Amino acid sequence: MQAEKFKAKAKIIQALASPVRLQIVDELSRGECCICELQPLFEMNKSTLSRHVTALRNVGIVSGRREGTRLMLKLETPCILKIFECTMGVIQAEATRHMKLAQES
Amino acid sequence: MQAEKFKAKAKIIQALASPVRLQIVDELSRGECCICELQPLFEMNKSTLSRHVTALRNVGIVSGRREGTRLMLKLETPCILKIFECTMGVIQAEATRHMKLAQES
DNA sequence: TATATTGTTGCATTGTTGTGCAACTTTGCT
DNA sequence: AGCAAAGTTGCACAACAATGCAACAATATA
Repeated sequence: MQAEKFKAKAKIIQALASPVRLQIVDELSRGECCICELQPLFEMNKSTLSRHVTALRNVGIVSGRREGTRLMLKLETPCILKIFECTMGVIQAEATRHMKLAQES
Repeated sequence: MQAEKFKAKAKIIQALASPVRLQIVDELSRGECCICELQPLFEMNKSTLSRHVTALRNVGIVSGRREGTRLMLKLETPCILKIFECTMGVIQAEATRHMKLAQES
């Protein structure tokens, strides 16, 4: 069924639909790191950050590998970095449209 | 500030994070059409569908042009179709990983 | 064994999103 | 004017997501 495909895709996109999780992905795009290294970047309880990471792991975007007490995180599907470009495209298209509107008036 | 950029991107991704809205985008990728043509594809109240369309319009992914009583919708930023490919990539990576796990055990 | 570090989980609270219903607006047609 | 078709908006409610706190589990080290 077609509907199932849209549902599966939406689930993945939903996992990325958060500024916090986008930033996590951005950090991981520069290489493996553990949650404790991410922690200082976010002003939030460690439990909350843990849950954001879990959300990314649940859909397979991020994987975790234990190293002592630390959990090393890795961006498992770097292809999703393309989504960053896509969104920038949308933002720029909007900006262009607004500029044109301003000029016309 | 970096945080604002992540917020802006998340807003756009959020607009796509729904099976219904993904299907709308998919339909519009085949060309302009009005809400009344989309209606039969979804088992939901027209007000709900209208709100989904509004969500896509609010971030500039979709534009609307009146034609009589109808509102013709157009995919304004076809670049986001790439996101479909990205998510398929993630789904396939997951599937591959699960197969490997099954073979190892 | 005791202690510290790193993450996770249960719980309660708050905020956000999706939904249908009914009432409304806008446009076209008779 | 009266009516129909296509969308939108206010309201209420249900479902879901984000958050902090406290308690926990897993690992390492003294």
